[in-house]
This record gives sequence, structure tokens and C-alpha cells, in this order.
Amino acid sequence: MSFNESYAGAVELERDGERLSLGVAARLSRYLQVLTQAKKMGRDTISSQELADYTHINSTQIRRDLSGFGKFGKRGVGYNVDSLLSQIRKILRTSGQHNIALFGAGHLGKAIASSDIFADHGFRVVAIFDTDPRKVGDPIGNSLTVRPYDDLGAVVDEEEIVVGVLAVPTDAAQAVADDLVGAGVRIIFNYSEALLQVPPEVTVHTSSPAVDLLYALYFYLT
Amino acid sequence: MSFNESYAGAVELERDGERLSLGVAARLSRYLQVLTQAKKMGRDTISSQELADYTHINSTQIRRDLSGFGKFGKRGVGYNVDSLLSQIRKILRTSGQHNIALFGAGHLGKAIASSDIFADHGFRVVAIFDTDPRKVGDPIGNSLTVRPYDDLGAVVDEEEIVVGVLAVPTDAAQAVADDLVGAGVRIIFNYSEALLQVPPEVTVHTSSPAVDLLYALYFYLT
DNA sequence: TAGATTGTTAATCGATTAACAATC
DNA sequence: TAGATTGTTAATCGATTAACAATC
Repeated sequence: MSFNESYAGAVELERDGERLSLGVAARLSRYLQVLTQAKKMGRDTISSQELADYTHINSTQIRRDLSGFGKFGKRGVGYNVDSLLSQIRKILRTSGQHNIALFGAGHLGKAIASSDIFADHGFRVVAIFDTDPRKVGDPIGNSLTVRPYDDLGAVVDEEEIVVGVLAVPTDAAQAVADDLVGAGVRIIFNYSEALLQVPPEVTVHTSSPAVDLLYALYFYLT
Repeated sequence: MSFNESYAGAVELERDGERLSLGVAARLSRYLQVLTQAKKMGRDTISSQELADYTHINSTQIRRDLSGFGKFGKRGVGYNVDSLLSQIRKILRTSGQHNIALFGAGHLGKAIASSDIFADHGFRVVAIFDTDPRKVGDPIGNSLTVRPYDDLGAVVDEEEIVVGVLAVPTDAAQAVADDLVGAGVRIIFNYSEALLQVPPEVTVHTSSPAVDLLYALYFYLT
């Protein structure tokens, strides 16, 4: 492994599997999201202040986060969108391809499956399941069709699924979580309101669009 | 105004419009969400450790957050679910009724409109709009029908809309935001990927289910 | 009593912010 | 050069964590 002296901060990242902190990873992801959109809008450069306006993250914090990994900006100009995009992708290791299975072909499942945000960032939704036989075979998004729930185990193995996303009704969520754990999946994304019980080696992340809205409203309305 | 000595922390909250910090408000909302679900599951009490397991917030942090407003727990037992629910609701002032207008009757719009989480917390989606004339009049959720987009101004006035939620395609979001601002709405929730330009007195909160997933995956996968 | 869990302290770490020299 | 914006320092604030007496 070799690296330039001026990227001393990046050493931190590489050193014996040392992870980014949750906070830094979250912020870098948000910069990535804004940069991706800025690029689509044809922007060449962007300043830390503009990133701050869009993310509500303090501009000093942004410059600090970035300068920890190298000198990516030009004083008086800002950051080059393309170059910053590729730097952050490198830091977040988004080059790897990770496969996702989605459960529930209802409104939320369709909304998630149709989003182009995964393709934008190197993730792929490779399967969508539903227990309703009438939905099996329905086309979803560009390239998927709804599969029968019983295929879960086989698909997890064959497609190397690392994440299961639950967009099912609250009272169905625990059963799906159990089956995913049984199939060897260690990361579960829960968009239902269920409080899931899983073994300690499995990580559950719960959030839902409506809950996000609520949380922010509490703040803005007071 | 009168209050018990033992609730000294709450004074902080009442004192001349002093706000909760963003962090505290966010965490209290998450406790509320877990408590609501725990209550539905028939639980009577819950410990700070259980809240920590479900929210991934440190249990000491949780006890600290709560003890700032009063002594809500019983040592050796935990917190009474009902009583903690009502205390947090009081702190977050969720008694008030706030009306929301939703834009976009696609998959995400329908998913949000059908969620019962708003009703659970004193918010109401009172209108859903779409520019597609074929969707106008369609029933959504329990009590709504899709309204024509041109009714926006009138509905904002008549229904006292305080929040506009954008579940529209990215390239349509800015136009809706402009119209909402023109109608006097000051809080916009953006579930599209668009980077919205609004006047300084308007707050935009951008998030989308797929982006949330991305952000957390970066962390869990490394 | 014995076991469990709160409420609280103290120590540490990371986030936030203002300020400003460096420099494009 | 003049204006803008980065990279970085220093000071402050809030979050995190361990530890433990109080007490249910």
C-alpha cells in the first residue's frame, strides 16, 4: 500500500480496518447525495457554503470533514464536483457492488424499488418479494418482477444478498426478519413500525418516511 | 403558570419560548415512536436498556434525557409506558393539531398518506394533490381523494396547511416548492432528490427512504 | 433480602462555531 | 489586485460512556 504524504488523513481510514465514525459516514453520504444532484444539474464547482445550505451541516464542519482526507478544494473557487464525488466515493468504498432484497410490493416497496438512487451509488435491488400470490410476477421498476416469498432462502444464497429491506405491514415484519436471519442475512432495514427481535449479530435499522417527517416537524413547529 | 419543584428541568422548556435542541427533540421523538409501538404490543413498562436496544441510543443518554424533565422512572422496574408516553407528548407539545398537504399521488405519496403514524401523533394529512388529471378523484387511504393541483392556494388557506410534503418526481419539485412558498407555507418536506431553492424564511427538510437506506448501509457494510 | 434499574456524577470524545491567514 | 473561499486553529458546547449510590 502506498499513499501521498498530503493525504495523511486517509491513512486513518486505511489503517487496520479502522472505520469512519457513524457521524462522519452519515455526513459524507449527504455530501455525496448533494454532489450527485449538483452534477445532474450541470454544476462544475460547489462551495462548502452551498453544501451547508443544502445539508444544514455547518460549512466549517464540511471543510473539516473533507480536509481530514486531503486538500480537495481550491481557495477562492470551491470544490470541483466531479473530483469531490470520486474522492468521497473512494472514502466510502462505494465501488463494491452490494445486493439488496426487498420485501413487500406495496406502495412503499414500489417507491423504493423505483428509485434510481441505488444505481447512482453502486447498490442493486436484485429481488422483490410478496406473499400475495396475485402480485407475484408483476413487473416492478425497470428490470424486476415480484417473486414468491418461498424463494427467499434460495435467492439469498444465489444472489449473495447482504441486506434485507422490509416494506411490509407492521404485523408481518417479525416473521420476515426471522426468515432473513435464518437465511444468513445480517443487516435488516425495517421500514415498518414493528420493534424487531433479532440475535445480537444481526443489525436492524428502523426508519420510515412518515417517522422522519414527524421527527423533523417536532423541531420546525416549535 | 405553576409547576412542581421536582420538575425543575421542565422549567427550561417553558422559559420564554426556549426550544429543545435538535438532538434532544430527535431523540425524544424516537422514544415516542418506540413507546407507541410497545403500547400496541401490550407492554406496561420498559427499561432504558430496552429503549436503547430499539433506538441504538445509549441507555445512559436516554435516562439523562428523561431525567432532565422529571423523575419518570421507578428504580428496579423501568418506565411506565403510558405515563412516559404522555410526559414526552407534553414535552414535545404534540397536543396541537397540525395540517399537512401532500403532493404527488404516486407510490411514495400513497405510502405516506396510508401510514397511520400521523394520526398516532396528532398530525393530519388533509389534502393530497396530483397534476395528472387521471388521478384526480382517486381515493387515497381512508378519507382522502386526490385533488387537482390548481386548488393548492385555496386549500392552503382554507385548511390552514403548515407543512407541504413533496412526493413528486425530482424535476417537478422546484415548481411545487415555489407555489407552496407563494401560498405562504413555511415548512417544506422534500422526499425528491431535488436541491430546492427557497427564500430564507422557508425551511426545507430533504430526505427520502432510499437515501436513508444508503446512508446507513455505508456504515453497516464497512 | 436480593436483583434490577434509575438518576446522577465525572471524565472523555466528537461536533459546532468563529475567526482568520493562506491562496486561488 | 480585489474578492472569495479553503484549510486550520482554538474555544465551546453537547453527546457518549463508565461507574455507582439510591431505591424500587
